[in-house]
Amino acid sequence: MNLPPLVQTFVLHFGEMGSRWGINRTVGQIYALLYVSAEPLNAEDIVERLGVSRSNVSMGLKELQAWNLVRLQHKPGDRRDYFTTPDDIWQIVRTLAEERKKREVDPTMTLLREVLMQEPASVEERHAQERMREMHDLFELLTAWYADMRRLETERLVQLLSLGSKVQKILEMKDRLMVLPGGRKGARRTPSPDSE
Amino acid sequence: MNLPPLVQTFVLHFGEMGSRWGINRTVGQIYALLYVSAEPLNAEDIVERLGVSRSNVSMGLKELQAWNLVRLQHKPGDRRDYFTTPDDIWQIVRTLAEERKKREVDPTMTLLREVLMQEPASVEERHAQERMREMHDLFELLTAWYADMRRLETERLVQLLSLGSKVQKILEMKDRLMVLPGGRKGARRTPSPDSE
DNA sequence: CCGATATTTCAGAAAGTTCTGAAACGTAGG
DNA sequence: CCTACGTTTCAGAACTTTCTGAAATATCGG
Repeated sequence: MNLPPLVQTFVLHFGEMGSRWGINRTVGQIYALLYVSAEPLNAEDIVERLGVSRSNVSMGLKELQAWNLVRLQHKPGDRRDYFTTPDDIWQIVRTLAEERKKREVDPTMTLLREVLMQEPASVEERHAQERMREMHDLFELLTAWYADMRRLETERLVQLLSLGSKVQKILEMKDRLMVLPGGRKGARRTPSPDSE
Repeated sequence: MNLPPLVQTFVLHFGEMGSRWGINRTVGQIYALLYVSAEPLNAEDIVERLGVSRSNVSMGLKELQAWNLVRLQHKPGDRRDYFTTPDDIWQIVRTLAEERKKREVDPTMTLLREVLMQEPASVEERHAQERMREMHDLFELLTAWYADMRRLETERLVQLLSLGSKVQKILEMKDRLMVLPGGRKGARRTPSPDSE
């Protein structure tokens, strides 16, 4: 491996993290390397820097393309493929979220819906379905929230995340400020401010 | 495998999903089975239902315990260990988030902090550090948000997630409703709801 | 302390994945 | 339509993970 020490540390760490996760080590390393590189790299550059085989790099890049995580570029007068990650790290986060949803959440939701359609044939199955329904509803809530967040511009999203649970306070304030006909609006959903 | 069809579908699916993820197939299956079971199960029950070896179940249960994902129970006059998942699915989500943070996010943050302390020895390293700083700041924002969410009671959390980006609208409304001395408060960034 | 029952550990077998070098393939420019 | 250069594919080697049966360990009631 032929990298500045600081970069090497980073690359090795993401190789390990990749394994812990569904991604293989080389793929993690390639991505980490592209992420910190100032310039687009071609396959041969990656081979030299990581010290893995050409074919391994080829497969890794293919996988990263399948995940939409790298951009392919060309330089004038050079027909090699050059790769980069998006400049905007939020774009990377968005892509990751989107792809994971597609691969993990969506199929699970499909399965849950199918199974919930069926008639339980026993008291056991009845209980199992009940539990699956809870899971289904949870996933539905989370995906709806995600769909909502995804639409926001990054600046807004950051703003909202920074607020965190302070939003609660604002909701309470809103309820207090809004004097509504019949009064006591929001008594159910936004109960009185309590301790913290 | 000796399960009602509906349960079997579910268990097999989570076995697969587990593999896609860092968790091995058997562990995923055990958890899915415990999740949908009305009664606590002991190791032998699991062996019968999943058709895997006793030792495999033992290891799987150990791993689930290390993740804090199962509760151990005893029945009077029976010294076998019985296992369940929490009744409240949100508790499961919380545990998962907590453990993944501990195993994946925290070590990454530690590494990033260390690497960012070092003096860049070249222009390459300087750029790499810049990128790592972006990643560090992103993780910091997300973990702060998570720390905030974690403190909320489930009811509140659900409420907040259900609102989604509608919160934005409420923030705007708040800004409009609050006529403050000196006016134009909140024009820049939607400041925190101070004063209580 | 013993026997019965339950759980854990562990070495090796089985299964799965990652990685490589070699060969096949694709294409731009002459 | 050839050559040079670059990319992809693929069969098997290397490595890693998962799983099993057998043995070791733990614990309860008598």
